[in-house]
Amino acid sequence: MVDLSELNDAQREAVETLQGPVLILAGAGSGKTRVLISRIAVLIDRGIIRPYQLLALTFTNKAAKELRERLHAMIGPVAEQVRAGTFHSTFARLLRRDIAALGYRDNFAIYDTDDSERVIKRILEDRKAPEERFSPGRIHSLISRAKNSAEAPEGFLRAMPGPVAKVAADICSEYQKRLKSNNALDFDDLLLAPKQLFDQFPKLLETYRDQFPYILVDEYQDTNRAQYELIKALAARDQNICVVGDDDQSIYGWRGADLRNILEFEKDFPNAKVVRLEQNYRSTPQILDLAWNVIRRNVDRKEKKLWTKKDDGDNATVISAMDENEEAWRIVEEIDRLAIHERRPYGHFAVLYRINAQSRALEDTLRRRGIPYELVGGVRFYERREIKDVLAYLRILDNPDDAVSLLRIINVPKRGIGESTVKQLSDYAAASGMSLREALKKVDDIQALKKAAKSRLAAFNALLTGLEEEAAAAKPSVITRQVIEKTGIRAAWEDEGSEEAHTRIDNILEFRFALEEMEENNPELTLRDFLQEVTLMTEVDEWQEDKGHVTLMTLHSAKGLEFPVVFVSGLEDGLLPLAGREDRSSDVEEERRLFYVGMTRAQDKLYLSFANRRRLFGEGGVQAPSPFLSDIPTELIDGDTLPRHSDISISLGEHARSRSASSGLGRRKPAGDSDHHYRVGDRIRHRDFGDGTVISKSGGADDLKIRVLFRNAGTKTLLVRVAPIKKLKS
DNA sequence: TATATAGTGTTTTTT
DNA sequence: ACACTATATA
Repeated sequence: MVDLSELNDAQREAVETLQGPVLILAGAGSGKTRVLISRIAVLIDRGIIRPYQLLALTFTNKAAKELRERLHAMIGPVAEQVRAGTFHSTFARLLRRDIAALGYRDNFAIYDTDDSERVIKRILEDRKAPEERFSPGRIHSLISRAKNSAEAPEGFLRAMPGPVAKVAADICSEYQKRLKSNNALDFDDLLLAPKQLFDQFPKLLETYRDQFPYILVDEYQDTNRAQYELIKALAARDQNICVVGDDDQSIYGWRGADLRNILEFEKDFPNAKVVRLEQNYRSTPQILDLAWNVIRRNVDRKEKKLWTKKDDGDNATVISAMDENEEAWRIVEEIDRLAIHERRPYGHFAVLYRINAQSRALEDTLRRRGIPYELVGGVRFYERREIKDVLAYLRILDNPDDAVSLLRIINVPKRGIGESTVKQLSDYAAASGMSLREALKKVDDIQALKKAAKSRLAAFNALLTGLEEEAAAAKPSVITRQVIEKTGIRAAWEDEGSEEAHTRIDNILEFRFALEEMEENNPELTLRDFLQEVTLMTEVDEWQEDKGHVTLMTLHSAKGLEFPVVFVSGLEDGLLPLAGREDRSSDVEEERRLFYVGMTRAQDKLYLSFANRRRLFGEGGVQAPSPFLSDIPTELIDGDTLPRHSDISISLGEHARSRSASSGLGRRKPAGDSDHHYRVGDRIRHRDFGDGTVISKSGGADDLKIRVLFRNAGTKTLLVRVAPIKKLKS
């Protein structure tokens, strides 16, 4: 029997509702994971399902691992049979079996964001996109967004405003074509391809419905449309689907997470049982009260209010600093004070911020004080250049059609194969309809190549062929060793000899050791499995709780974690909420949720800090405190007084407003430029019309109009106050 | 083809 | 401020 006596009523209801669709609205700190594992345990214990019939989908490997481990602790080794995994790894595995029907081979490569952007970059180059240069990253994120929308991507993009979307629409079918000829899928395809399979082959869908009659989804508020469609397809027949989420913690909207999925779950599954978990086991009543006073301002949310049996704690403390250095100093001072007076280990503290750039002042201050800290985030291990180089060799061995990987390492380490040589090779490949790898085997036939180029390519070909032979028989770790040594990658870094080069060699070796360790745990590990795992892996596993160091991280990374003492820093208008750039709308409700997520990480003590002036992106802007702060009743906070908004405008005056309009921070809707200093002859840029020159002025003050001659859009009259324009430096 | 310089674009990032 | 990348130059 599974022991449910420690659960509260709502939790027990969530656990005991075993049939039909269930939506568990699990507030922050409400014991969500405990409910999940209890539910699985009951399902198995009562013989309703076999462990392997349950599919549990999470967003991170860490979450899947935690689920499996805690389940193991509760019900023993059968827990290992439960299919718990991330969306991407679960469906990647499915595709390895069944993707042939879509015209891919089972050795398909999985492209990460960087690989995808390389493909797009090449497309742009091939099209010789004229004057306007669009960043591959921008286009990729649009294409990704379109794919996640589960609509026809091209139509989706055509319907979007703005010139970048048009280009993205033009490019996306070519992008898809190239992925296919590389036998590669991007992250989004890992979700879309299964959906296509299910749509085209209903029998296959039935097989999977038989295999997984029970489905469970964690962090449901973060699912995008494509994920939602997949879940729906799988669950439609048996309706045994349990989703857990918190609409108040949805902070990935900018990546396509669709709040509708949770807000309209009851519409999609009409018989759904909704359970609210509102008892919080993490924070003091003061912290919950504060957080509630902020989040309740959101309109798009399901009504709920967290409560706790915990004893009263302290009010939150506001820290108002002159600039980011003073802010950091005051935070660190407070950490030190609590560490001494309350004997708190440094592991109790987390400092959270909106953007990674904010970490610098904090790091400097902590380092000067000699306080151990760990920075979470930044460049991921497997995305480092030297690691990706090694990976590219390994990938080309597993999937010879992977042109992105081949092009990446064709001259790494430097072997004298330059741009023009590569061009001739790829032209030949394109003309004769073969892959780059095949063309490389036929260098002798390529007339255009010079003798020297030919022999270098031939040498590279021989290198690859040697590795391929090795790869056919050897273990992944042995192949990797060969790659590191035989290609000269290691030797090249050693020749460079700099400190940085040493770090890179260390990373490469660490990479190899990690692989060897994986092999020890799983002697059957294939190169393909390894590559897949590495591509779909995150670094979160490496972050260790309570290791006696202060943790620094973004608000996004903090989701799902908890700390006794939390500092939410940088509470300034334009930073939190972060003002989007003029072409991208920022969603204030999502920013508010982000703040909410930050506050609800705190168990005992919460600090809210802001700087009146902050140097960011080279410019020092004067900022007003975050409007979110004025949502908080003053009786709930101690510490520095909060300037009222009227005080701010008096004390900072015009200066503040014009600064915030022209610096990156504080630029807010309406998109109009409040810096009205336009003169005839000034060059400006308009969001839709492009660049132009001011040819006359009329009206004044708030009514100022300018006539602008655009390079490509003729002459327009614009109301400066509202027009989406900005002044270009002359 | 490799290196110096100018130019640029800067959110968040589970996969 | 700073890091990354496209362009010019040897």
